[in-house]
Amino acid sequence: MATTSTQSTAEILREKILEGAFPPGTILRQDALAQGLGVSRTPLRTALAELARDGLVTYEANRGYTVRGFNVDDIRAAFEVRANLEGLACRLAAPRITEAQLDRLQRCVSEGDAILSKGILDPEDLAPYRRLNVEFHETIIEASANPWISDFVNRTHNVPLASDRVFHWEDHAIIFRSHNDHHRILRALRTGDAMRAEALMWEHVTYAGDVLVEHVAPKITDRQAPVTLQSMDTETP
Amino acid sequence: MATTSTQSTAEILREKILEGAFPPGTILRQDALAQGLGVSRTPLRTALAELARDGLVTYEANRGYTVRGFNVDDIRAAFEVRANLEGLACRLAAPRITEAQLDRLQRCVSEGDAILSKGILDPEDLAPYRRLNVEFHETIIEASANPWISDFVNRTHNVPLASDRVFHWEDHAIIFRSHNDHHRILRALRTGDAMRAEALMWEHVTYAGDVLVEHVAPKITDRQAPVTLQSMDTETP
DNA sequence: CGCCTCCGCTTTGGATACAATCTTGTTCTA
DNA sequence: TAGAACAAGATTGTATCCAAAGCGGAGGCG
Repeated sequence: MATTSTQSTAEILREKILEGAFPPGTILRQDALAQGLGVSRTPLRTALAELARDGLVTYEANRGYTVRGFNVDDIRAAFEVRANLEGLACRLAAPRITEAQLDRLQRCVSEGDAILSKGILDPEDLAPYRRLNVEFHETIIEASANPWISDFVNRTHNVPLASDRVFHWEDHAIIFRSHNDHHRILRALRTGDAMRAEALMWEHVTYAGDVLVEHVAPKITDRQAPVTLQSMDTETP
Repeated sequence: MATTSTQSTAEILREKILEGAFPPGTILRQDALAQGLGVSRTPLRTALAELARDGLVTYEANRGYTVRGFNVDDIRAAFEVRANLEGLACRLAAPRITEAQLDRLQRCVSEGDAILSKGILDPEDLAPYRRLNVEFHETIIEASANPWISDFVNRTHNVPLASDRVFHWEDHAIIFRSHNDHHRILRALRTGDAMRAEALMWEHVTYAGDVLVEHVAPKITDRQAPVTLQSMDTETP
């Protein structure tokens, strides 16, 4: 593999933090962490600097890195921005989207239809549907031909519990409605109706944020107390 | 000072790249660079990792960091996003902006009036006016109470020749019109007219992007050829 | 009794040394 | 002569070592 030790530790740490393995406020002891990850402190430190730039950890000179805590308002704010950015992506994409990209969107929508047609949402169908969902959104952003949108929306996923990694929609009705949004967005893009595509996408993302905040709120409020911990359950493979 | 060597080299490098000291495509030889900056390779490397995360340099494993080139489309795209984000900031700020923040905006506008009332733009007034301009925009973003907007707009400044550091408006008419936008935006915010504030800000930023692209376009097109260079004119203070 | 200082320990930051990878120029072969 | 293989040098990536800055507790002083 052409990947360096720094990159892999950054990725592992990012995953761990995003899935909530470290309580917010945890101060990351470099020696222990490095040992746990099986690397030296040097690559760990540059990885941490990167995560700090992404806002996942905070840094204080000579005092190290601590896991950042997010509250509900941060998540709400993230979706506020995301709704606007993805709406903008739709507006920009509408006049310039290619046939190939439309085909890809169509495929996402059709395969989603197939999954949802069962009437219930099989737990094992969740991962595939999630993938389709991600591809749908990413394709539109790609079609907008604005690399900044892509970058910023991705950063917006750098929030524990709020990324696409976790899917909080057990409710079939909600997911069905959301999928229906995709149908309409695709049609608007196909007909070049930029404004309609933007409005649909804005509501689509805004509502997803509402649902997520509702689901996630009770889990967060009590995790704000700063905790000091440096242990890790690393199963080195 | 409580700043570490890594932070200062990151800042210095960021400045140098933003002001165009390194032609795009320049391969940043770590040993030479570190020596030029008077630090070892360790802090330099973490600084570079940070800049890579900001998109100022690109990284390839085992092949080092190279200065990224931006073309006119990248700049245009940045302003597209910025116009929307700052517009959003206005929309969010309108209903919740505080009296203190309105006062700050008023002060920016009034002091700007004083500077521009001369009828011509003194070169030595340019820096102060630039500062007022930055404060005006930052205050509104702060008033939006959405930290993501602040972060993303700042990232949007990470483009050589396109940040607020350089002011390309020699034209008094343009700067005067832009300042007049500030007047109107402030009034809209004061009266809680979110939509109007958003529309004004959108046009304000979009036009600034147009002007900048026009000024900067000829300087960029010919700098795209990848150059290999590692020398630095460092005057260590 | 409370606060302040000092000293040792812990932890982080930076420099150097070493390993791994890439680059380049040369030589050998088809 | 073109191209591939190889080897030496250069360059990056990682580990280790040392310095400097925080932290905490013991002891002294008001």
